[in-house]
Amino acid sequence: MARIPTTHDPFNAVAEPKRRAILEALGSAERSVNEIVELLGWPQPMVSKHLAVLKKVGLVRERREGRQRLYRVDAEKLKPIYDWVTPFERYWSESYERLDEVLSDIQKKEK
Amino acid sequence: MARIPTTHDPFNAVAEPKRRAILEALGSAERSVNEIVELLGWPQPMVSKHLAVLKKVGLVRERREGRQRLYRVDAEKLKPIYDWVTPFERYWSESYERLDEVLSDIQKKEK
DNA sequence: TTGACATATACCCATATAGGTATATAATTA
DNA sequence: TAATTATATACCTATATGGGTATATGTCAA
Repeated sequence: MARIPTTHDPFNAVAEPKRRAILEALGSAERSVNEIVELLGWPQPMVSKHLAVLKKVGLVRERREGRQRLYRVDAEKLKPIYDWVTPFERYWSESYERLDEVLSDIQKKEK
Repeated sequence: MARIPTTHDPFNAVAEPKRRAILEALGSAERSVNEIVELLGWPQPMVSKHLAVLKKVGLVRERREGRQRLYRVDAEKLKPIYDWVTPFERYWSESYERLDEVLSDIQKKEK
């Protein structure tokens, strides 16, 4: 068996940095393929192919207007990633480190 | 060119669900390979190989004790994922939806 | 030293890439 | 209808993968 297809889920789709760059370039805006091409400076087929992957996992929505195709982010499809990674946040967060400091301070005072 | 190696960064390492399962199984604990094997019920070589990937990107740390190798999560290596995905959270969060409600309420009252 | 245990690694294979280039499709305009 | 614009797709290739199985490595115990 090979690797999980990039179109299988958001985790795999977003593992490719160029696809993350596209999502960032879109932000909350709706943009045509050419706008993205100009923003990022990549060959047009490259942009189209990455958009196709993002579309297949639902990370972007496409709307046709004349000869243009307008894309926008469907951010909610990123929620599984957010939900998975968030529980780990407590291990590196500043408040967690502060908790350690507080605890060691208490121990010192108890001595 | 092919896909980015799984050992290249946390995004790619964690795109494989089995590796996420290992990180979840570890949690904040330190466990031997066999403990993970028993927890997940996978063949031992499979666990070792996935651990090798996680180790190479720094997502787990290995400590040798006798014939055992003890692994624990280095959660901070997940921070890039957290940092990347978090800005999108505002687009699906409840508070954002509430903002929409508030705005539409205001519009109704203005009529 | 020999055997048992814990873990890693070598090997094989089918598969889906990502990039590049050329071309097809679709919609508009002249 | 023909030319132009906007975008998608077909084709090629090198590459890393994940699973399975067998085996190597390393460590302890008898």
